[in-house]
Amino acid sequence: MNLPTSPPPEKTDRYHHGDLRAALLDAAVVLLAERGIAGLSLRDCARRVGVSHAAPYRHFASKEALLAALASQGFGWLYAAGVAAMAPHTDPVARLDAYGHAYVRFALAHPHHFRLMFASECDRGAPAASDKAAESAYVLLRDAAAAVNGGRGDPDLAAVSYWSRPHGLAMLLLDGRIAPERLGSDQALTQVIQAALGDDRPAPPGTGPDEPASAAQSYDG
Amino acid sequence: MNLPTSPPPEKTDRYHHGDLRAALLDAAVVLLAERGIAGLSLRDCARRVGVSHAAPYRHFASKEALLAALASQGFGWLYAAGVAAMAPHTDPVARLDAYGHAYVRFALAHPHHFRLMFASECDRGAPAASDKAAESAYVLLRDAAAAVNGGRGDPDLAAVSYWSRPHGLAMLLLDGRIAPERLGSDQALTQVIQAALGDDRPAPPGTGPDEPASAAQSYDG
DNA sequence: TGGCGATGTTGCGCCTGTCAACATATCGAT
DNA sequence: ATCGATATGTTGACAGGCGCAACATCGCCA
Repeated sequence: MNLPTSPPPEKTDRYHHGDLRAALLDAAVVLLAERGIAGLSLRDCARRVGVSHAAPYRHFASKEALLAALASQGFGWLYAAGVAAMAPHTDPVARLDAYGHAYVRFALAHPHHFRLMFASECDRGAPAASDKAAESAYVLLRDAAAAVNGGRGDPDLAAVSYWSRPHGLAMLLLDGRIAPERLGSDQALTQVIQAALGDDRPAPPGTGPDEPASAAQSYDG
Repeated sequence: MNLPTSPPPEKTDRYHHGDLRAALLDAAVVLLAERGIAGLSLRDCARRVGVSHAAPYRHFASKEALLAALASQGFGWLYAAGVAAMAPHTDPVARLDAYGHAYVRFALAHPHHFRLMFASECDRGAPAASDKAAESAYVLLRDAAAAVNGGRGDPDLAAVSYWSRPHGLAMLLLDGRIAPERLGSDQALTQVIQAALGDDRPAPPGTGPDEPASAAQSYDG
């Protein structure tokens, strides 16, 4: 899931960088992780890559454009993660569940990317600034959701309906609403996701699966 | 739900403004709506209020502090909306549902506030920077969620589990994932919320409540 | 070889956040 | 009422960022 986007040979000491665009994106990821989105500047990216402050403008029209590219990169990763997670399953419900788990894990693994991906201004009505990678990730989800519904009903509504839970869960976990210890170990994380993504209407006592909370407490950290 | 925070008498032409803090918050809301969060500057707020560029620093330690205050204000409104929505109901499930609907409506009514409220950097582990209003809103939800569970299980986990759906739905609606026409009329919005917040695991054919998607198609816009 | 477009550099104007020093209004104690 | 203390607002300055324009250098292709 972690593809740092710098495949070509690293050649330095040259007037032309070789693949400045990718290098800038990589630098942006690092700086994003270090200082957060507010502390990220184009000039810092340039400095980190060892290039002049105006060089980025040959590859990105503006700072916002670089952020958008970063978000797009994130959508690409998310798409890949979703495909990989769903691949082993054939049952529509299982596939959707797998997507949901992968979704939350992706958000926790790439928090800054995730925030960026959904930090678009709410002004524009168009979904996610018509980014291609974003659209792919969305279509993947929508199809999976529609499949569960047997193709009946509005796909967009189904997508939003299914998507809202993992999306909200991811957001809330990122906001620190669950003690970090619970998200540390892979096992513990799985249990939290399962508990939060499972039925939220408590089944009549005794009929449901394991009690989420008590089950989550029984892991060995 | 719409309390613009400027109750005291408006007196201008004076060296001292009277209630600059509230005025700055109001201005920030307007600018936020006009130019989005990226285009908001402290100096613009000051200009709009008709005050010098450094005046805000007598009331807010930094730009970030003003944003935080704005978020806190939003949490206050959300809390009020939640209380008002739940008041008419006594059944725990109905109360939680009412909260969910109010939550989504709040997000659509105050999109910039809502974004701000959950745009905290993911660095700090503490929930929402230990804001008091945020905590109140959270406790309100957690208690409601715990009540549905009959007080058993981990309240935090229950809260996150219940919260994720309306939260995710709000985020996705703000991102334009549903055609705006569907959110225009109050009736249509209610149906979308209901459809998205209802059961997402399609019960075995025939056993569940109304088919969410098809039900949503039968509205008259 | 020579020219052209892509890429990178330097320098600049404007804006912003933030601080320090100063000015003015408000309020409490005398 | 007066006078200082405190809160509030102003001016001016500095560092730093964004983005443009003019210039430099490289790679490519006729």
